[in-house]
Amino acid sequence: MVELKLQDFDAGKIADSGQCFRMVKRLDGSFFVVAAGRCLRVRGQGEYWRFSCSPEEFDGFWRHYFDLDSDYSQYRARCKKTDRFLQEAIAAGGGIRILNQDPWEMLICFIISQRKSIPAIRTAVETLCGRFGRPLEFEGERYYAFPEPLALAACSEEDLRACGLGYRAPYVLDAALRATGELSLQGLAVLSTNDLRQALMQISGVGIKVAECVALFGYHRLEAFPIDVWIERVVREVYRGKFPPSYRCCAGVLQQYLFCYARQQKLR
DNA sequence: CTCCAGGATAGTG
DNA sequence: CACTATCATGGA
Repeated sequence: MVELKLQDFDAGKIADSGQCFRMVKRLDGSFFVVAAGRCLRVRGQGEYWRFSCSPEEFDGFWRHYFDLDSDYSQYRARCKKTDRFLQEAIAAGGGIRILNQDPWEMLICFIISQRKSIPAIRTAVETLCGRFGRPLEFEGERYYAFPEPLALAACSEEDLRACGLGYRAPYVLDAALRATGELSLQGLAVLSTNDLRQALMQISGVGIKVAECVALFGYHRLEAFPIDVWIERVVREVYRGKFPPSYRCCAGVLQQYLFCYARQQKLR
């Protein structure tokens, strides 16, 4: 067990932020997450949080996963004082962090994400994990890791369709075959963000938006700025069609604030 | 029942 | 270039 006083950390907002699909709120108010073959329970309120792992595991993995060594007040300071909507979004979204997630998991999750609602993405991902992921045990219960590239590469297109992937099944299969072949997703980490975008977009089913999400959530490229239907609505309805001001090297952080606030406001 | 979802793609003008 | 029809399926 690890107990900490944290600023700019809110598990509930992170779980609902659309950047991770395997962090869920339990009936008892705690949050449960599976990442990199590990399970964790998080509980807390305000600035006080408890993590159900050893101090060694916390410092060795979860601290970085939750990006706890970054100072989010510095990111917020990049917001222009005149940008009233973004200031409201920041006020509403305080506690959101850009998680350091696995590039492979992000690639598959965001290929699946196209034309799916966030609840539907969660369902498809959990089905995929339950069928092809390594079983894990935590607090006496069985869970499943995200499937390894080899496990999905061994699937047929029909196996994947049966997980609710629909027309995205061949995309996921192509990504798995590449990741088990010439393409090293870990190796892409040395590329510039522009080269990373281009490399990701070589994979079928990966366009500019999915590439931006993978760059932001899988490679922690904070300059990435995914433009989805919600950001398009913000640009159209709030910024009158003109793109919001450049946010300098932490655009992705502010994008998350805008995304979550637009959804919360049910902007149309 | 209908409508839409953290889009990408191949095709057309 | 820009624009568009189409893709499969679950959730609201």
